[in-house]
Amino acid sequence: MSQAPQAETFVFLDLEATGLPNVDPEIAEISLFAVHRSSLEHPERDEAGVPVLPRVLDKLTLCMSPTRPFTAKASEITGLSSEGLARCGKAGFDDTAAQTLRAFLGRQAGPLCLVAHNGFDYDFPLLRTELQRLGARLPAHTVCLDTLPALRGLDRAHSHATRAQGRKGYSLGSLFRRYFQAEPSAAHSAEGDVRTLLLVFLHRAAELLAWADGRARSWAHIAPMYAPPEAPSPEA
DNA sequence: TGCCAGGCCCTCTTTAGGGCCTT
Repeated sequence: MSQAPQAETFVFLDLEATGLPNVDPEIAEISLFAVHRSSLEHPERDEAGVPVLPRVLDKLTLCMSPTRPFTAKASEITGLSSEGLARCGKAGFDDTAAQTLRAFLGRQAGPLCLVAHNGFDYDFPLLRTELQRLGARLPAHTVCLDTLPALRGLDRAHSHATRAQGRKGYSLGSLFRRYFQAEPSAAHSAEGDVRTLLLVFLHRAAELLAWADGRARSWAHIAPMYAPPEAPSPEA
């Protein structure tokens, strides 16, 4: 199917933003956990056999002041506000933030696979919009995996073979509760949701790695969520 | 002032409707 080489590092990411796509949102917080493929192929487990976060784990979390206001709902669920971010002296998603992101990704062994939940419809297009506005690029050959269609697809294939269960929730929180019989911690902070995403991935790691090897999409094929204001030039 | 997206999936579908999923 895909002729791209296997990703060497998987970068789990989550965005908190000023709203949903209908308001042309801006990123207010981004968190990324970079994990080498070997740590996903052989997940560490606790004494009960439950996957735990890999010991070798690079993290980057940045907060930034958006230029547009939060929707009431976005501010409510994230706990972020324009006033709070400005009070803490946070700059916007600017060249420095883009360079920091680029440097973080650049020190990981490539090729990279970005991983996000509902990423194809939310995180990846929004990140594309912000980077395009700055004329910034990601490392060459970066690909993207969305765990939402991946896990739905894996379960669908399995249920066809086993005539299994009915409709299930696939929100990140629902998946975590189903896999770990526990509440996710720090929901709707970017770092908390990345931690939850990584643990969900680890629960189905072998299947998701195989899915990524065959079906990950090129970052170059991710369209922006909306046209950024004053875009310098189209990005490759 | 109030409202706002959209691709995907499921089902008592397919000439459609409604819910999920992300903030």
